[in-house]
Amino acid sequence: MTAASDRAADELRTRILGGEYRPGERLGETELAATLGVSRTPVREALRRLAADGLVEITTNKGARVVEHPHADLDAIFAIRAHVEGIAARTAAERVSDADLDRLDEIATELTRCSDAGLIEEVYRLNSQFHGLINGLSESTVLTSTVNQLIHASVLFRTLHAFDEDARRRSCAHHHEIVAALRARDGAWAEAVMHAHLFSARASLLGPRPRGADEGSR
Amino acid sequence: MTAASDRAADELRTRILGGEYRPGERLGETELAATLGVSRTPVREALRRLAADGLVEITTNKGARVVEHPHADLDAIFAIRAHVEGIAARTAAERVSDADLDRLDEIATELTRCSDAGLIEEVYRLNSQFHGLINGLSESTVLTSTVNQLIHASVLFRTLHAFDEDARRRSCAHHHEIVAALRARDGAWAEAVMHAHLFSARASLLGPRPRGADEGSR
DNA sequence: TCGACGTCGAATGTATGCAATGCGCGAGAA
DNA sequence: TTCTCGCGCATTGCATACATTCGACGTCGA
Repeated sequence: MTAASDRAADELRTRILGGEYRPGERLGETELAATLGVSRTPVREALRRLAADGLVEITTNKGARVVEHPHADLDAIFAIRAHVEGIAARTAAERVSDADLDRLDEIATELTRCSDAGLIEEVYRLNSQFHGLINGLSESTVLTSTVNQLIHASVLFRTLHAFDEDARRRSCAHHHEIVAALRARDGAWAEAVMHAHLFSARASLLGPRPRGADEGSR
Repeated sequence: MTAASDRAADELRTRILGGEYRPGERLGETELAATLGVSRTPVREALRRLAADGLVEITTNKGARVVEHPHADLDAIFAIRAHVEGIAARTAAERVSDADLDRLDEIATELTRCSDAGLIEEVYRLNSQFHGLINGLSESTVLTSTVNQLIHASVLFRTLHAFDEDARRRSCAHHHEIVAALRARDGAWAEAVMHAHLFSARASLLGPRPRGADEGSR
């Protein structure tokens, strides 16, 4: 939002996703304010925003804690992400501008480079940008915030670290292919690749699918 | 969140949904604070929350405005809801207890009664309970919170008011059929009805689908 | 010794004061 | 007359002070 509030939110997000604050850990407003060098007000705003993104849980008069996912199933998260981001990709194909395409191309290329170099943090950042850009094209506040929530939830499990070499290369290839599909203004293609992209990621993280796990869901 | 903040958020939500504040209208913090009888702080929090729900748009140093074209979202929202709640219904079929079933039956019956009597507010409440109960059975925090957000977002545009007589009856019938499917422990059936339930609602609200609108999404 | 109640402390929620940014209006020049 | 520059006002963002609530510790009683 504003300088202080934004910085606080970004900083906290980074720390939570980076594992600096562990799931279930208490986040005191006063303490955070001191740490971040701002007053409690922007800290509060930042915490509310992170709560909206599903990163922390706020209980009245009890404060904020890093969200715990005791029975969060990555399985469902990726199924939903595939569906939602697939829709986003499809609609994006109709609205994407040439400038957007060039930007996406840049990101995909840079992403491949960083991925090859093993720069995990950079990969995470660029990956967020890539998906965020596409999701943003849908121009739907609800949709983008939904996806953000899901993405954060999955990132909390440090998904990217678990990728093996094949999956890593596939992921990079998918990004480029998505750009190609968008450049061709081919919504169905873009959606299909996005599905593959996320199902591939899920498979890498969770191993083989149990029989009939997705039965009836597509 | 807290008393004042909650009251402010609820009040603003009601007013926006009720059309008291028109799309694009500016919402000044000071003015709202005076109107609601609280200070600016809880008003600010309420506005941020509504922004997270997609009801208002906040621009830094420029304030909050009621969102302009919410209906653009409804299409995507219902598509996602159908998918996610379909999954929830399917998994619920495996886990639902007899007590849950009886409770769902009660709600569905009461829902039909209130719907026939035209008690819109009650219908809202019971409908939320019904879907919430089913979604809760999935025991996935991420899933339920995602859906809650979407439900929230779709409720807001006074969706139910727009239902015609046929659609209203179909909706009631769907609820009962979902209970029947769950009682039969038939996940595929439950999922299918839930899809129909939400697609029917969407159709009632948005009219005929444009050609190929859902192409490739199932 | 165990349990319950009361008080104290810390942290959140709310209100208000101060600073900074954006916007509109008006005056002056071309 | 119109465009531009600049100043003043209003509103938002941040900081701080006050109120309220929750939890913990200690004491008293059974």
